[in-house]
This record gives sequence, structure tokens and C-alpha cells, in this order.
Amino acid sequence: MTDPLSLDDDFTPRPGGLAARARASVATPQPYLSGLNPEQRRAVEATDGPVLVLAGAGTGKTRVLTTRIAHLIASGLAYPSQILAVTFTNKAAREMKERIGHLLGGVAEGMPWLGTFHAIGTKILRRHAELVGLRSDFTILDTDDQLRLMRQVIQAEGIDEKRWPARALAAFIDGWKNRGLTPDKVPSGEAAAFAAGRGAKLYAFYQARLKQLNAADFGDLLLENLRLFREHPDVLMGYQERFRYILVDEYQDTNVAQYLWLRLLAQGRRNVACVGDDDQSIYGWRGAEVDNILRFEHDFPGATVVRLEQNYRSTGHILASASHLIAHNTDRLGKTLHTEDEEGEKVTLTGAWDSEEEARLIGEEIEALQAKGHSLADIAVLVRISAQMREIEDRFLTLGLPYRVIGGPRFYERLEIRDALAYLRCVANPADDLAFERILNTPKRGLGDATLEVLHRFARAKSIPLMQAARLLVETDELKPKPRGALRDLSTSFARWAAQVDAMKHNELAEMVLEESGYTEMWQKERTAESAGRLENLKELVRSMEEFPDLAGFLEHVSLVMEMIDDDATERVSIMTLHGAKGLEFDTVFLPGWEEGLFPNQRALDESGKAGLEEERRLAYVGITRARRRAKIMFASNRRIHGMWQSTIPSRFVDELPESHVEVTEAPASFGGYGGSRFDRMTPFGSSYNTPGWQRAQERTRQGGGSGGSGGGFGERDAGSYRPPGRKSGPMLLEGELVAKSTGASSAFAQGQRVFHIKFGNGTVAAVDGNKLTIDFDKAGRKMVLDSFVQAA
DNA sequence: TCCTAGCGCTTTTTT
DNA sequence: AGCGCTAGGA
Repeated sequence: MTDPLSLDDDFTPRPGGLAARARASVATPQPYLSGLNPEQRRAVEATDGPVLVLAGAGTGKTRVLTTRIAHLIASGLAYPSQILAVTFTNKAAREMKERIGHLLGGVAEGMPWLGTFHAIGTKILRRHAELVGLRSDFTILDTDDQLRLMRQVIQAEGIDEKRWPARALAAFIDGWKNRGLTPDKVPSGEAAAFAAGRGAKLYAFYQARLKQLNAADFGDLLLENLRLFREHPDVLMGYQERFRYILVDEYQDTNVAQYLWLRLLAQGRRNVACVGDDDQSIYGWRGAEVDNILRFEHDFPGATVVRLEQNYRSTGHILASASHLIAHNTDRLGKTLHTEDEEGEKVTLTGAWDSEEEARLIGEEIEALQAKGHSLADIAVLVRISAQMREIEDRFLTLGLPYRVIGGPRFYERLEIRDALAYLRCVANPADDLAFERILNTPKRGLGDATLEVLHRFARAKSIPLMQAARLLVETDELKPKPRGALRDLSTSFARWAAQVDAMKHNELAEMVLEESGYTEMWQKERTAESAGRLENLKELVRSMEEFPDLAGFLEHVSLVMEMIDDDATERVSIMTLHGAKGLEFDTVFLPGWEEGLFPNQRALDESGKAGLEEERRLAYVGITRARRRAKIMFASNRRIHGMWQSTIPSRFVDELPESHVEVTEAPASFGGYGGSRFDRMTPFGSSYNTPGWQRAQERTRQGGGSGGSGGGFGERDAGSYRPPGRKSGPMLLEGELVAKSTGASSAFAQGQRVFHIKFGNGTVAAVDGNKLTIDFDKAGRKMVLDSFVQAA
């Protein structure tokens, strides 16, 4: 990367020359600007008015954002405290803070308004909580609490929970909040969709309960901000004044509420810079509005639009493949990425017989890379759905290949951690009913549903929190002696712990609470491998509390930052979903499971049609563009879905890859899934293929297994023996077409014909579509299969 | 109040 | 297949 403006110190500019003028325009040296390409530099220096930066994958998006902030500060346009910079994830926020720190030498700590939408929303809300009916120490509820609360609301309304599950209500309310809708604004049509028209009413009740509990859920962190800004223009104006510059990361992922929030704040000075990539919008299903980015120029007239198209991450073949694929989408602004990098290795495409073999191939390739000195940390396996991970993990476990699953169950979501946190929440905030309810009978103290019911009634009658109700209730004779004693113990314990909040160090207090409540003991008694792990987690929890000033600070961190930083330094292969991979990059990326139904995901197609397909395609684009040097796409012909083996056909995305940038490699023992009878051409006779299954297969082929190419018998898999050592998978292009393409030629099979399939047994052909057969199997039911998989019965 | 067998559901996920 | 929730019995 050369920059015309980064001058050598020895170089003396010719008076009046370009360099001299450039230098003159830059009053102070700005070393942070050097190394930016012209577009990046434009995005950084366009400080006045709205700016939209369309940043393709790997084009230096974060660099532009951080440099822009550094530039604003260094050139005196704003103090760090006058810059609002929002991201979606804590990780992105952390990274940005670090990088700004590097650029400016440690002032990142002075960026109080750099954070996630939710963190900043919380900060603002705490300052003005009383204006929206909360106290400044309000609790932030997680999904679990939310659900429990909604269940209560549904029950209180006498609605059948079977027909109208809390989950569904949660989804509705979430959706409404994502769109910035308060209960009174919910369109009547939608409100009617839940519980026969009572949707909006339930939403209103739920909101009222939140206020009673002095709590906010994630959606509220933004929604209540909107309400605050709308009802109190003076407050809004204060923030408009303060935030001279606003920067937004991943703008394509913003939902309506976030958009409205930004618009309100940006209305003042209009210095808003949004960075995003419409081609990487993959969160439509959770309310993200690609429209926000597509509409930016309309919303902010006179906006400067900068396209970053120079890719610094991937090789030519990888970039070309990704670009060709994404070009099949129609709803996009359109960018043409280019790279100065070499062409590199072609993207590989490999078909496997089934998902087990697919996992095995991945394992083998990784071991081969490892043998060549590649670091496992530079390798990732990206899957469409988490369920795909299991087989891959199993394989890695067998091989002893260290791996790390990213985005799995998170630390703060573990059962024992939530329980422990519930205890701490009760200590910190005795009015936290949801937390109290959670631990009332954990560990078992004989305080079951019956007691809880009494407690609830008592609390409701007196309009007091459960904790207080418990304290009063034990003085009455409403409870039987046994539960009364247990409840008294618990109640006095909490009083004792609460009295220690200011006296003790919070982590020591936590340890004491977990000990005295019998919670630790509960797991100690279990003595299983699992319980040992849980105890370990509890220790880790207490340890991690040290980093925070007090209990309240710790609890806030937990609710907003649902992650723990993993400091394990072992090099590992990363396994994660495609969604989880956004923003990351690896030298080598494996992309298994490119099959119709799985990817593109059938459900996405069913629920969202063309928009769903395009989002799936963007996901594929995100997947490929994570790779720096090697992208390896794979598909299997059989996959276990919900425990049942299913025949699958290759993803349409496979057809959409550009042939000239892709190399089709053969999976040695997988036959089938390919359009023609490649067996005749490909068989490496005289090689070390000599397993019984192989020989039987050869026999059958010689006997003439039908012109569709008989795959029968090739599924024989005696693990380990069929993989000929040392034989390299060779390229395989069939008549210039990628293997998975439908041949268009009609199949040798006819409707009504009896056929045999290695995995599904006998069946009858129900329909023929080119080389795709729909077969009603006697045992396995109806499946769609490529004809190369079956033979005449 | 607790335990367990059986039932139904199953994309993606942040905060 | 596997998990979480619920209902029904001990």
C-alpha cells in the first residue's frame, strides 16, 4: 500500500508542488493518516455532515473508524467525550478502544461514549431513569428472566399457556421493541396475532411489571431511550449538543429502534458517519433492516458516500469466488472488490458421501496443514447451524485435534452461574423478585410451589417485594411449621448478607453467600464430573469479581457483557457458525454443509422467500470472505437431520461459484452426488483401492449398473482402511461444469420404477426431474435423490 | 414436594 | 438423536 501523502523526511517538496500543498494543508503531522488508501482517507477526512462508508469485506472498515476518531481528536474537532461511537458487540467496542489507544497513545480510556448500543443506552437511561418510571439502579433482565416474567403475565391473564407460549409472546414483544413500538403503538393487526387480540394488552402488562420490578429488558435499553428523548426534548437536546460526532459500526445490522435512536441524536449536528456493508447483512431475522443502509442517502441528504473496495485480506481466487456468488443477489448497492494480492490457491469444492466423511476429511486436511507448519489458530470451520458442530467435534476429539467452539453456551448463561448471580442480585437488590424466585428452592429447602403461591399472594396484597413479604410472612401462621422455618432461615440469611455489602469485599461476600446458602454444598454432594466443572465455574465467577469495584458494578457488567474473556493460549482450530464468524478472518476456512435445505436453510426459504434466500447467500459470502489464503467448501450426500439420515443434494450456491476460480477435488471414497457416471473416468484402477466394499462396487459397475451411474455399494465405509495413503485428491471438472450442476439430461429412471438406494433401501420413483429423483422409499419415506445414488432394483 | 417418564420440538444470536 | 419441559405418580 503506497500513499502519495506519506513523505519521507528527507524529501524536500518542490515549492508549490502537490506534495508541498498536501503538507501545507496538514498543519500538524498526522502519522495516523499514513498508510490509508485514498478512499479510506476520504472516509476519515470527510468530517462535516453525514457520511456513509460502504466497506466491503476486508477493506479496512475498523481501520477507517478508528482512524476517523483519532483524526477528530487529534485535529481538535472534538474532545473524546464529545464523540459517540456505537458498535453491536462488546468485542467490537473493545477492539476499537484498543486500536484508538494505539493510534493516539493511550487516550482511549477517555472515550466514555464508545460502546455497544445497549451499553450506551443503559448509561443514558441511568442518568434519567426517573423520567421514564425507573430508578437509576434498575436491574437489567436477561432472556431467562424475561421469559419467566412473561409466563407470569400470561398466567395472571388466565390465558392457556399451551396455546400461547411465553416464548411466542417474547418473540412478538421483542419484535415490537426492535421496531421502536411501545404498547400503544402496536398495529392492531399484529396485536391480534397473539392470544386472540390480547397481544398489546399483555405487552402493556409486561411493561408495567417491569416498572414495578424496577427492571428493564434489553429492548427497553433502547426503547426507553426513545421515549425519554421524545418526551423530554431538553434531555435530547443536551445529548445532541454533546455529541459533535457520531460513528456507527456495522450499520447494515441496525434495527428500526436503533435507527430512530441514531436519527434523534444525529439531528442536531448531522455529523454522523455510518460504516457498513449491505452484502454482509445477515441479521434480518432478528430485526435488522438492510433498508437502513440502502436508504441512508435519502435519510441524510447530501451525504458523502465512500466505497471501500480494495480488499486487503484475501487472495484473488477467494475474492473472485465470493464476488461472483454475491452478484446473484439483486437487492444490493453493489461493490466491486479488488485485491492486489496474488491469485493464490483456488477455492476447493469437495463432495463427501455423508457428514461423517465430511468431518473426517476436514480432520485430515487440518492434520496435513498442521504437518506443513500451519498454526491451528489460523484455521476455522464455519457451519450453518450449531447442530453441524457435533460431528466435527467428535472427529476432532478422536484425532486429538485441539479445537474451540466459539459462541457456544456462554459463561453467564450456565445454570450454576445464573443461580449464583441470582443470590448476588438478591443481596444487591432485595426487590429483585425474579432472582428471589429463582433461588427460593435452590438448593432444595422444601419451599415448593405451594409456598411460593402463598408468598406471591401475600406480596401482591401488600404491594411489596417477595423478600419483604417473606420476612413478614414468617411472623404469621399462614405457613406450615416446616416451610415457615425454612423461609425464616433464608430471610434472615439475606438480611445478614445485605448488611455486609458495604463492609466486606464483594468477592469475599459472594463466596460467603454461596457457602452459607448451601449452594456450593449442593454441587459438592453430587460428585460427578459435571458438578466438579460447575464448582470450578463458581470459583471462576468469584475470581472474576475482583476486577470490578463493587457488587453493583459487577452485576452491570454481567448483564451487558455476557461473555468472559478466554485467556487460554493453546492454539486451537475454531469451530463456529457463519453468523459467529462475521468480522473474523483466518488463513484457512472450511465451509462444510453446502447442501440444499441446510444451506440455504429451508426454514429461511419458507419463512422469508427471496429475501431469505438472499440473506442466506450473504451468509455464504461472509463465509468465503473470512478466508485469507484457503477456502474449502464441502457438501455431503447424506446427512443426519433430527436423528434421521437424509439424502441431500448440493447447494444452489455451489452452482453459483465461478468455475475458473474453483477446483473440484475428489473425496476418495465418496461416490454419488455427482451428475454423471464419473466412476468410469475416475476410477484409479491399479491403485490401492482394495477394500471389500470397493471391490464389490467395481463388480457391480462392470455388470453395468445403469446409465445413470451406479453408486450402489460405495457407501461401504470401513473407517480408516479405504483412504489410500499418499494419494492426492485430484481435480475433477466434468465437461466444464461444476459437479453439482444438474445435467439437464433426463434420467434413465422412470416414474413408478423400483429402485435401490444404499442408505434408504428399496423404493419407488415418484417423480423425475432431470437427474433428480423423488423416491418413496419403503422404509425411509419420500426423499429427493440424485439418480447416481440409486440403481434399478 | 420431588422424581421421572414421556412428549414435542429442533436456524442463525447480541445485548 | 437429544434436550427441555410438563404432567402425573410416589
